[in-house]
Amino acid sequence: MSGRRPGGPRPLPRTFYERPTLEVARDLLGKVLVRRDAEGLASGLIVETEAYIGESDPACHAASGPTPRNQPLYGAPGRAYVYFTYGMHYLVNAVTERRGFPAAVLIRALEPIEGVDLMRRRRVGRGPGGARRRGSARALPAHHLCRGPGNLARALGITLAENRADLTKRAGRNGAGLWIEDRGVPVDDVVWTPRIGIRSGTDLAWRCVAAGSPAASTFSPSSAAASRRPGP
DNA sequence: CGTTCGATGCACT
DNA sequence: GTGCATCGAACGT
Repeated sequence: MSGRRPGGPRPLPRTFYERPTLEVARDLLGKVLVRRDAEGLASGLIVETEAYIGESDPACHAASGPTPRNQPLYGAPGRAYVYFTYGMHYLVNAVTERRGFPAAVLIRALEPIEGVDLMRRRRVGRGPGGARRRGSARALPAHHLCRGPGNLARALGITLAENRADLTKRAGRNGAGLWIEDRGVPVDDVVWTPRIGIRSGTDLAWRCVAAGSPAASTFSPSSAAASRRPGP
């Protein structure tokens, strides 16, 4: 038996990310996104991802070529691309493929594992820009805490400070960090659908969901093509 | 159930 | 000035 090593599993290696983005999007399901900072440790099982691939993908942030904001997309695979949108949400991607080719996997939902109370605390109170949140004070069920890319970033305390974070390295004993581990959780059943919340590129089925996960974003498969394989 | 719409800041044209 | 890889409250059915 391969017992738990002290300190837990190793982060996924760089080579995991240096592959076609659709494969990485599929294989990230069942892996564990781990966040450590001064407030503590929080983690969750990845159950929903989306692929954004190259300048020819109209929904990719690199569709108009390199800019200061999208620079991490052109950088090293295995690093985070975090950006701010809609004036209030941070979204987390894992950069894929190879240096110079802009591609990434957006992490859209987690099933919380560790730090549920910490996530719950972060989901109430004030928004990223200090805005008052209108949500009710009732405790959210665990599977709602990291449902949606903006929500999971908030629950994990991820901001622009985590942009370009190396996902292949654990945090130091006391330091902050963001990484992805393999804890051996199998995800056998996945469904590919069109990506959510974009205006173009909706013909591509590049969203990958662990079938039946209660944490995946609400989505009606009847209104769009859902299949066992990615593609246009 | 369903759809609409405001919040809110910043990158880019 | 425009539009966003969002969220959830508010309203209609």
